[in-house]
Amino acid sequence: MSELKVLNSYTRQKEVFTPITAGLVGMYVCGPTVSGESHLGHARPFITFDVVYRYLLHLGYKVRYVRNITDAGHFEEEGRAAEDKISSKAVLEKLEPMELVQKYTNLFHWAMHQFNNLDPSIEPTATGHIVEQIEMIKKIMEAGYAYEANGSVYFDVKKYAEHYPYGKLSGRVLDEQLETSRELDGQDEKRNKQDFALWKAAPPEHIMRWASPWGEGFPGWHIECSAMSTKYLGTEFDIHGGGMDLQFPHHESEIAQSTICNKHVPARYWLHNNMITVNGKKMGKSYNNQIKLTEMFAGTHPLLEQAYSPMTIRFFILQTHYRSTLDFSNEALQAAEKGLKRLWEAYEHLQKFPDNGQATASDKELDARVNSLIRELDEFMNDDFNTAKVLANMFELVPVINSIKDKHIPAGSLSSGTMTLLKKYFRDYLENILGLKNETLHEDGKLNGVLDLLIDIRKEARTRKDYATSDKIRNQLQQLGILLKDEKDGSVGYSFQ
RNA sequence: GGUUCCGUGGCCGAGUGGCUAGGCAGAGGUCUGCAAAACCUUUUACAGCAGUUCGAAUCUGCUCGGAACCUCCA
Repeated sequence: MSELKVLNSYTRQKEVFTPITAGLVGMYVCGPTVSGESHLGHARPFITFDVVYRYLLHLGYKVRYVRNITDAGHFEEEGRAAEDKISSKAVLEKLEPMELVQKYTNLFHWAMHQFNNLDPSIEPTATGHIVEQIEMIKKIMEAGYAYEANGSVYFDVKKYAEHYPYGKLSGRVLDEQLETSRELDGQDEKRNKQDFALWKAAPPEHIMRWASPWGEGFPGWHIECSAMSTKYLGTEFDIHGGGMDLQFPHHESEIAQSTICNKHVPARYWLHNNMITVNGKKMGKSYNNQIKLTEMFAGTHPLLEQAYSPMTIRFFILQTHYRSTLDFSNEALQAAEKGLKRLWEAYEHLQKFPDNGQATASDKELDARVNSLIRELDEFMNDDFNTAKVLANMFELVPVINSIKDKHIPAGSLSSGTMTLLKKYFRDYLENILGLKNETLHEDGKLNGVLDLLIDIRKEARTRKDYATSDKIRNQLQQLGILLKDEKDGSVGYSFQ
C-alpha cells in the first residue's frame, strides 16, 4: 500500500506524512467562534478534518485531536439589550456572556453530531486558558517581540520579520510597500500597521474581561490557539488544520508567536480547506449570503428549495476535494441527495449478500476489476484525502452490486474472497472513514408489522388482479413517504423517504 | 493596487502530457399488470489566441472572465 501524502500549505508541496512520534499523531484544528450560529460554510472544515481524523484512526494511528472553542473577545447578541441599569431585574436582563457562549456551543455540538462528526479528544476553550495565554504573552515580551501600549500588548511583526520568515505560510512578504502604506491615525497604538494584538485592554462597557499584568482586558484572537495547542500537543505537533481564510493573518500569527515562545513553527503539516461559495462568492458575513445549518436542515431559507439532511450535506462536501471551492446550489445538493441514496441502498443490499462459497470467481475479468476498484480506494485517500475519487470508484461498484442483487449476474461471478473484501471496504469507507450513516428510522417494530400486513394484503390483491386495491395501498403509502418496491423475485421491499 | 488561485459537457465536480472519471439531469431499451427502483446503451467538454511537443484539458506566454487573502472570517 502507498504512503499517505498531504499537501502542506507551509511548503506548498505534497509530502509523505511522517508523524513526529511513530504511531502517534497530534492534530489541532481551529474551532468555531461561538458568538453566533454556524452556517453551511462552517460545516466544511469540521467535516473535512473529521474525515482526516477518521482516516488516521483507520490507518492505526493513535490520534489526539484538539479543536478549540473561541469564546473570548467581542460578544453581543442581536436583539438583546446589553444592560439595563434602571431595571430591578438587571441581573437577569443583562447580557451574560457565558450564557451566550453556552447557547451557541450547545448548538454547535448539536450540529456536529448531526453530521456524525466524531468528538475531538480535547475541546479547550479560550476563556479556560487565560492564564496560559498571559504566560505566553509574557514570554514574548521578555524575548523583546511585543510591546505594551495603554494596557494592550502588540506583537512586533516588523522586528520578527527581520529575523524570521514572516509570511512564509501565506506567501506574502513584508516589503516596503506595506511599510509606506501604513497610515498612522493618531489613535493607533500600534507601532506598525501589521502588528497584531496579543492582549486588548477592555473599555469600560466591555463585558468580558480578565485581570492581567497590563490591566483588565481580554486576549487577542491568535494567542489562544498557540497557547492551547502548545499545552495539549507540545511545542511541535503534526497537523494544524483550518479554513484557507485563516491562513492569514491567523495562522501566520500563530507561527510567529510559537516561534518566539517555543523556537519552533508549531506544526509540521498545515492543511487548509477551501471555501463554500454562493454564486461564486464566499459564504460569509460580509456578503450576507450565509445559510445557517438549522436553516439547511429545515429548508427555511429563501435560497433553499427544500430541506437538506445532514448526511446529504456531508456527502455533498465529500464529493469534491477539500482544497477546491465548492459552489452551493439546489441542483447540486439535490444531485448529492439522490446519489447518496443510490450508493447507500447498494451498500445495504451488499451487506445482506450471503457468502457465495465460490473459491474462484466465475467471471475472472469482473472479479479483477472489482478488486482493482477496491484497492484504488486506499490510493486515493493516501493522495491528500481525495474523497471525490473514492466516491467515484464506489459508484462504479454500485451496478455490480445491484446486478448481483437482481440476479442479472450470478453471485458466483465474484469469488468469496472478493465479496468479503467488497463488503469490508464498503463498510470501512462509507461508515468509518467517510463517516456516513443511515438517516432513516425504521426501528419501529410495530410499524414494520403493519407494513408487512399491508404488503401481504396487496400481494393477495395482485394475485386476484385487483390492481385498484394494490395501487391504492402503494400510492397512499408513497404519500406517507413509504416507498414499496416490487422485487424481481416476487418479494416486496420498502424504504422510508 | 499587492499576493495567490481558478475557468472542464444542461448542472455539480475529478483529472495535470497519450488511457471511459463519477454523480445528477436528458434520450432509447430491458424488466414490470402499471409504476418506482434496478440493469444495459447513449448525446453534449476542457474560456480564447499563440507556442513547446510525435502528441496538451494537462506545460509556456498573452488576452478575457471569476474568486480568495491583504480587516472579523471556516
